[in-house]
Amino acid sequence: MTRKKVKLAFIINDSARKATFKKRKKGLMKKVSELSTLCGIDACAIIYSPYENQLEVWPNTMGAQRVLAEFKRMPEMEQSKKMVNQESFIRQRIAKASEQLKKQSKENKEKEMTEVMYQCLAGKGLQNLNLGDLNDLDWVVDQNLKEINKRIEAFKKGASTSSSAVVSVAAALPLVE
Amino acid sequence: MTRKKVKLAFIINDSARKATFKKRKKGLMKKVSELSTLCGIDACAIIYSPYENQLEVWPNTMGAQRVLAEFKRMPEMEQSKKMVNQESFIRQRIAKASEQLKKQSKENKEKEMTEVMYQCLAGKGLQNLNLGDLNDLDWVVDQNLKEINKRIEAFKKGASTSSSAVVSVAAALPLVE
DNA sequence: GGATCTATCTATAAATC
DNA sequence: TGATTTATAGATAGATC
Repeated sequence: MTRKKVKLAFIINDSARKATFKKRKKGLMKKVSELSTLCGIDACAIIYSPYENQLEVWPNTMGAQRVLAEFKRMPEMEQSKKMVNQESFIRQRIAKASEQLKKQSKENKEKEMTEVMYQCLAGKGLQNLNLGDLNDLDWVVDQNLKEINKRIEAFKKGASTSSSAVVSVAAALPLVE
Repeated sequence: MTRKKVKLAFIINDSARKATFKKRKKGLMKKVSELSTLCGIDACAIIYSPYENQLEVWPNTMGAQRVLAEFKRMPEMEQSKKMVNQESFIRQRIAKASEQLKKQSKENKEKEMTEVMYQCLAGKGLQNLNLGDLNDLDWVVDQNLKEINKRIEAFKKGASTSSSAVVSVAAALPLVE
């Protein structure tokens, strides 16, 4: 995760995989240790370590077994309920990522349209825009005009709070389509 | 671990502890997930979660039990051997930290002495130094002189590789003590 | 193969909503 | 309380020895 964003997939190269394993195992054990200390909880981590032909256990056998005993005491049904299994874990992350993508796309689109508006103000015209862009711009201009009208109405009633900057930019825009 | 370096101790404040727990549990599960994917290994994490009145398990019950079965199959002696238990884990970290401190102190001392040397060259004198500083400076100057003499000898034999910069700085230093 | 370095990515404490 | 944001601490990929 540094020098390059790592692809979350099996590392083909043997030595690279082993190196990553050792580094991350250490990091993971540290995290478990910290969580346990900071929050005063019982936790254990067990990693089957092919490179060391040995299981790695934190904090120690006794501690792990204490936690495991708790685990086994739960009925099967309880274990499954609300459990963070691999699939739901991944689903959660995909959902989150999708949401962020959507949000970012919206932001990007707005910035693009703002840029286009400023280009218009600078007299660049719209010849370089394709149909899709023009439609998007249309939508933005439309939204702005609606907003302006709303504010004008509000202003007529003596309650205007509109920003003059917003109005001047939007009003200078030629209508598209 | 941000906005402030966190003290590795039990978090007294209840809500802060709970917030930290939730964040770090999530981060930990992600790490386990990544390690498992990147290195193609079996791993499980079990956290006794007082706030959720429920054990958190990754990747799922089946996966955890497979790893646990492996764990229980090992003879006690094997489990203990080479095991990273809490105490040895902490010892390792203390040892590492001590080593770094030592290294850093040495570096700092050298930089300090270099600074003092340059101050001398600028005619600042040594009046502001205490006895300890003077002794340290003495040591550094002594080392430099020994090095210079060695290089002079080597030079006499026609094999000098000495840097003129080093010599000029060191030679300008007044002797202390 | 392991230890170390360092540029960069990720996790997260605290603030804010 | 929980979600989001932001600034900073921590983890680590790739390089180097």
